[in-house]
Amino acid sequence: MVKVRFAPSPTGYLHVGGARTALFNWLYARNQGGTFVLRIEDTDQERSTQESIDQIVEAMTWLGLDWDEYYRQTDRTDVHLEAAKSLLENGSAYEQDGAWWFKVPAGETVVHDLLAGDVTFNHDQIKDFVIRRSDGTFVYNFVVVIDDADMEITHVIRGDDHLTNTPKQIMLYRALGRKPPKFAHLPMILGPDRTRLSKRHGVTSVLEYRRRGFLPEAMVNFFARLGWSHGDQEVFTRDELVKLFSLKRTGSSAAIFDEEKLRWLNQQHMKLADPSRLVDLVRPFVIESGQVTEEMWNAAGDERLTLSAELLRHRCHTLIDLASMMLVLFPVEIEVEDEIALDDRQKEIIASICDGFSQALSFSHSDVERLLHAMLAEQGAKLKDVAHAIRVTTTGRAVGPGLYNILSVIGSEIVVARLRDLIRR
RNA sequence: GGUCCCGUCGUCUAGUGGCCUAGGAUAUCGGGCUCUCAUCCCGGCGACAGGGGUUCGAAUCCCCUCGGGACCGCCA
Repeated sequence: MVKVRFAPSPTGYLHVGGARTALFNWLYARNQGGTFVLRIEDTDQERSTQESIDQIVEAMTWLGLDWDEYYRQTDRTDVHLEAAKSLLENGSAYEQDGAWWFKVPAGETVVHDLLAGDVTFNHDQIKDFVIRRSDGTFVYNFVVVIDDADMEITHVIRGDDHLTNTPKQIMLYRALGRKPPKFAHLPMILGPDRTRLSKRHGVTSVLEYRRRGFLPEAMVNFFARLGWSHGDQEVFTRDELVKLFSLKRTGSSAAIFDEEKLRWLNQQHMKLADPSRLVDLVRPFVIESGQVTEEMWNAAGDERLTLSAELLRHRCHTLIDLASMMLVLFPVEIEVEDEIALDDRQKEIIASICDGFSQALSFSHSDVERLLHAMLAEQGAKLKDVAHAIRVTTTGRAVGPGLYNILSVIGSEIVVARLRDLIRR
C-alpha cells in the first residue's frame, strides 16, 4: 500500500515548485490507489503563520489536490520528544549547550533514489547536527523522520534540494531502528536565469495564477509536464494524468518555468472546458472590471453568455482575456481602440442596417446574416464597405469573431444603440 | 571551498548502442482559410556542452574538462 505526503512549511504562500512536488505526490498516490497526506511542517515557530497555512490549503484545494490525512507537526511534539529521548538514551545523541545533537557515526550511507539512482555519501562530510533546539522545539531533519516513520510513509517524493539531507535522515532511521522509506528526488524548477525560482523571477505564487485567469487543470497539466512525459502528448486531463502517471517516466534534470507554454496550455484547456463552467469561472473577472454589475450579469442570459464564451475562447489565453472580450455583451460604454470616421455613404448604409436590425424579432447568427445582406442589397453595398466600422463600433476592436456571430450574441438592442451613436457623431 | 545532482532546438521534452541526415510541443517566421483576428491546416528556422576513449556502429556506455544547480543553519 502506497502512502505519500506533501510537507510544506507554512512560511509563505504555495509557490510553483511546491505545487509541482505536491502534484507528483498526489498523482502517485492516486495512480497507485494509495494515501495522500498533507502535513504542515510548522516547527519553525518564528516564521510559521496561520495565514500561510490557509493559503496553502486554498491553493491545494484550487488545484484539486485533495488529501486523505492532515497533520500539523507541532501537534505531535510529544511523539517527537519520546523519540529524541530514546536517541539520547541509546547513545545516538548527546546534549551540549542545551541543544540535543545527533552524533554522526563513521562510515557511509547510500541513498537508493528512485530517480537519481544510488548516491553514496561519506560521513566525513557530515557534521553532527541539532535535533532539539535549546528552546525545546525540534528541527526539520529530525521531525520529518519521526513523522514519516510514524505515519508509515512508503515513498518520500520531494525536491532534490533535499537529496543531501537524505543521508542524515537515513542515519536517524537506523538509530531509531526504523526502516527508511523509498526516496524519489524530483529535479527543481528554475527561473529563466537558471537559478532557484524565487520572487525576483516574477509570479511564483499558485494563487496568483488563479488571479491572473489560469485554469487549475491547465496548471496541473503544465506542472506534470515539467519533468514527466508520456510520448508526444502535451494536453492531458486530470483523469488522464492519474491514469498515466509514473515515476519511471519522470526525468532528472531541472526545468525552467516557461510561462509562454503555460499560456498556450491554458488556452487548450479553455477550449476543452464545458462552456457553462467557463461562464461561471469568468464571472468574477467580468464583475471585477467594475463596469458590469451583478444585476447586469444576471440579466445577460445564460445562453448568450455561454455562446459568447464558446465563440471567444479561441481568441484568448486566460480568463482575463475572455472577461475583457465579454464586456461588449453588456450595456456599457465600450472602449473603442481606433476612431472610426464614416463618410455620408457609409452612414446611409449603416442607418439602413440599423433599421433592419431594430425590426428583427430574433437575432440569431442566421438572422443577422439574412438581415445584413438584405439591407446591403437594398443599398447596393458590399459587406466589406462597412464590416470594419460595424465591428469596431460594436466591439471596440478591429479583430474578433465572425461578424454575424458576435453581433448575434451582443444582441440587436445594444448593436443598434452603438451604431446609431456612431452615425450621430 | 567541500560534498552531491544535472547537461538534447530559446523553452518543455522523446530518445535506454543501429529504427536518428535526432521526433513532438511551445515560441518565432512564412503560406492557406476568413470581413478581420484567433482557432485550425501546411511549411521554414532551430539542439545531442567540449574533448578523449570502448564498439563494426554512440545522443545513448566509460573517463576528463567546462557549464548550471542544490546542500553544507539551534531554516524547511
